[in-house]
Amino acid sequence: MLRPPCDRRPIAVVPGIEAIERRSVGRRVADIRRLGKRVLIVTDDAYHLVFEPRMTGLVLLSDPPDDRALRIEIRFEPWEGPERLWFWDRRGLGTFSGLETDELERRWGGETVGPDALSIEPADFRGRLAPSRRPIKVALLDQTRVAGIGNLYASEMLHVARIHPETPCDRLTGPQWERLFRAMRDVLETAIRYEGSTLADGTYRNALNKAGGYQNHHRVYDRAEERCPDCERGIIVRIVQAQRSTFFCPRCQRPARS
DNA sequence: ATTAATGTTCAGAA
DNA sequence: TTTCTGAACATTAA
Repeated sequence: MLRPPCDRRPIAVVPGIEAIERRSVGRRVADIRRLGKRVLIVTDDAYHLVFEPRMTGLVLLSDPPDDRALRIEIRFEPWEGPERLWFWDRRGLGTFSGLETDELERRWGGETVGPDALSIEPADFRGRLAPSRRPIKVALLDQTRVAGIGNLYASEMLHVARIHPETPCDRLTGPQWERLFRAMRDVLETAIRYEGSTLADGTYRNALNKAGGYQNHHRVYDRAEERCPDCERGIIVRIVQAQRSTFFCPRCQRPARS
């Protein structure tokens, strides 16, 4: 059972709530998967319910923060687990889709969602990013190249790897690619272990409506003017790349020499 | 009143 | 062809 109970302007639902209902009600959940930043529920007959949270969306198995931004509700027949799932989204930039396998492939196949950051091999990682002349920070956010890296984690991993965010991809050295690959895995795995970052506005929660803890381990993100935790001498700065904030330590993360 | 916010996607221009 | 900018989507809080 699905319904959008909130009175706000509705989020994008493809192909439409009734059609998704007709296609999925009564089916059994066979699998739950992640595709880059999207969460998928797969039914026993291979229908895909796709949640795309974007900036403020949450997929919840326990009570939502409030009722005002509830977008989708899915009720399960009684079983030993939770009785409902909600999609809650304050800003409403998120989307909800119901797609057959071939539609999923067409919509979010290899053209739009590259290999996942947590499963890609080092050589492939480098091979998919290195030819570009774009700044490495911007390229890391390109989901068609490598999927799953978000804005705050891009800044964090570049700081761990000691690479200047404006370095063109094609200027990175072999050792820098190795450091970046390791930093990517490390930052992402640690962030997952701490259940994500709940920033000052408190929006992000895990599926059980619990705040994450990785914000307490941010090295540079949202720490402009503060002292670098590594060198303890550089002052963290904020710049804007592709209309998104980037934070880095100009002392640890030197620009490429020409 | 203005600005910025863990994101995606498109149009149009360099 | 590649890369850039700006805008749009909608809401809230500093």
